[in-house]
Amino acid sequence: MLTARQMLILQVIIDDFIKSAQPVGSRTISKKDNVSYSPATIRNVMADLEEMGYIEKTHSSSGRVPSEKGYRYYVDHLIPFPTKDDKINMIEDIIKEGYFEFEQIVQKSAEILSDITNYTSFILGPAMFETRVKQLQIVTLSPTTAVVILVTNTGYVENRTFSIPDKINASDLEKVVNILNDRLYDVPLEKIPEKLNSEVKDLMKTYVRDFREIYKYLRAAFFSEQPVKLYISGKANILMQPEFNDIEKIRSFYMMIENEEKIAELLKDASDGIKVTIGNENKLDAIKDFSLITTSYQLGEEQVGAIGLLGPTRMEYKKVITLLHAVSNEMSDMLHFWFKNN
Amino acid sequence: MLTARQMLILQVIIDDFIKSAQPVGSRTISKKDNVSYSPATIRNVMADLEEMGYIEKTHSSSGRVPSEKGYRYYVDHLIPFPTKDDKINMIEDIIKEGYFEFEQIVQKSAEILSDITNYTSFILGPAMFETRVKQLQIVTLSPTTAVVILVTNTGYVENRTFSIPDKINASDLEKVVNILNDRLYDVPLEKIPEKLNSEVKDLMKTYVRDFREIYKYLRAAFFSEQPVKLYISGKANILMQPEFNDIEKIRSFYMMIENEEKIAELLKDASDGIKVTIGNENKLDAIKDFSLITTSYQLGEEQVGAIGLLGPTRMEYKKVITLLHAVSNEMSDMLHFWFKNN
DNA sequence: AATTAGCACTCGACTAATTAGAGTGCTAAT
DNA sequence: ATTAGCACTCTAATTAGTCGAGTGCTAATT
Repeated sequence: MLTARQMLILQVIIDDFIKSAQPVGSRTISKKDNVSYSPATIRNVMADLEEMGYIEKTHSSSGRVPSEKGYRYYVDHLIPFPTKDDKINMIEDIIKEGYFEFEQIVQKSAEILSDITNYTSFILGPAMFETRVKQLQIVTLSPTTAVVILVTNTGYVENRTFSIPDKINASDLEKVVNILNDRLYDVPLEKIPEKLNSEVKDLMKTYVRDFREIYKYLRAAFFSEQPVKLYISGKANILMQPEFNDIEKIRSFYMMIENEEKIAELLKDASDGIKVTIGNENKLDAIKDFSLITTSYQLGEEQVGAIGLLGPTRMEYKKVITLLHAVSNEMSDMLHFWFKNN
Repeated sequence: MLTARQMLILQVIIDDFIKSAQPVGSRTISKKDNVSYSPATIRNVMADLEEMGYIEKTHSSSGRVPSEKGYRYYVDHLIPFPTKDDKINMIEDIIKEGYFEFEQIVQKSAEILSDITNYTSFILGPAMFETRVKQLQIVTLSPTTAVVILVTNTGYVENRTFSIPDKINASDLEKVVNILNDRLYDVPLEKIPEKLNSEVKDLMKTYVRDFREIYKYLRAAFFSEQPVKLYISGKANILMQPEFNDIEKIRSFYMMIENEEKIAELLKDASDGIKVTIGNENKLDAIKDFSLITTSYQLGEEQVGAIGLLGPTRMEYKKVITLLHAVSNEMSDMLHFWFKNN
């Protein structure tokens, strides 16, 4: 347990270091308005804090730098918990600008987040667990190509172009569409492969000549694409941080960013409320020098997506946490509003 | 005019520098198999080349480095012109992997280009001057929302979610769809706004109650999105180049890359055949340290898109030019094949 | 006349050596 | 319990010194 004085000093150190990225010395701390101790006293406190592992020296006669344990304490005890109804009306503003579609709104949100914070932002989803097939259609483009279009109740449109197998003719295609619409209507997206494999396959066997080819394409179309999208913004922001003065770090950062699956995985761990993972707390090696702050947004009770901000461990936690909290609320509200009539 | 010997030496210098990124000295050159002069002779030739501006010294006693004029000469006179029918079957391979859609093929092509070359690749388009509306559809998702889907003869599917205005009912929507399909079928994409403004507007006025609202949404849907897309790949490759050891350079590079419009503009200057712009020949300040190689691809006689590769001025021109030439041909062929049945 | 060997010279890259300054820990005074 | 004072430590910046790759020029060689 830390004394009030230790907490104060720790807070001042971290606040200062977040701003300056420079080791903080006793004199600097002593000069702050809310600190009324001499450098010597502060040095004693700092020695204690160091012994407990909250701060570190970069070398034997340097000022102190927060350790990961220090940041953890800071995040857990030294910053105010975001209040329920913080709003920044970000999404409202986006909609006012004339963006009505999920995809665009999410994209814009990511951009704004990264602009405000100067970190890299991720938004995952929304993954619609409630997503069901609304309509299926095949539009032929030419004698040899066609596109199959799937519309869900959430307004998500998936499409895939394919070559029409030689032995299939227009009436066959029509039959296929009819079978699909009949059997897949209102089926949740994740159940499609299963349905395809059982009922649909059997029906096609009965009614469509040479069903194998077309069945193969359908499978490919519905299996391959994973409908949850990841939006990344502010990839270049990290370059502004003074700790990124090392080419090797930059390289590994960009390598990591290009690997969208890994990032999606990180975000899938997000849960209701703000979650802060600092440095080595991160599972992924490539971001062990970073802090990741995530939260989720819901539709009703169900979590459907996640938001994340990645920055240096020396992150503006206070600002970012408040912000993410607000945005998460706004995303949830938007979704709720969107679906309230369904 | 350069003598044969000067050309040889210049070529050797550039070839070596492209590989090593290090200033080339007379001894190094002298050791090459195809060079049979002593270092002293080569030094004389180099002095001449320097006087003529083809090579430079980094300091008074360093080896030589190609100047932009040197690269220009190299590109114009010292590398073989790509032969007509170079093929690498890149796109064929992509299609064999099961990608049939334009968008995917183009995306993949960009990825492969950047993988092979280790530079950053851009592909613009295809801008379908020949793109026509194949089918339009409105699917209602709920009493208050619907999605409008547009399919083109190229397999491009565009969709937009919108809220249904209060006063519009299902039968109105049906009428709208009918009018749209009737009037817009086979209309080139770029003519849609015009058509909407004239015929469609009038018809809607006549047949649909309260057409204004819905007309507004339609306009927004079809105006907003610009259908020419830019695909970028290999953004991190540039970090592998030894000349990018300077954070400032990296920063300005990434700033530039994020500005897609500027890049699209650069690519729009591409023309039939390979075009190489070296260093300061580039209009855009941010890439005055780079070389950009562009080419276009056609559908019939018409240029519909462009391909570009951005790398250091010390680029593997020979390899890249051959490659781009081949890919451009393949893209054109693919488009041609695609449309021959339409 | 063209080529090459020889040599003095230049300059960057690297390695010590030196110094200044910020910051510490400890002791003794308040 | 707090603080002033001071010796000590370590980095960052500067300077000096050395090495070697490479040049330009001159004179010898082919």
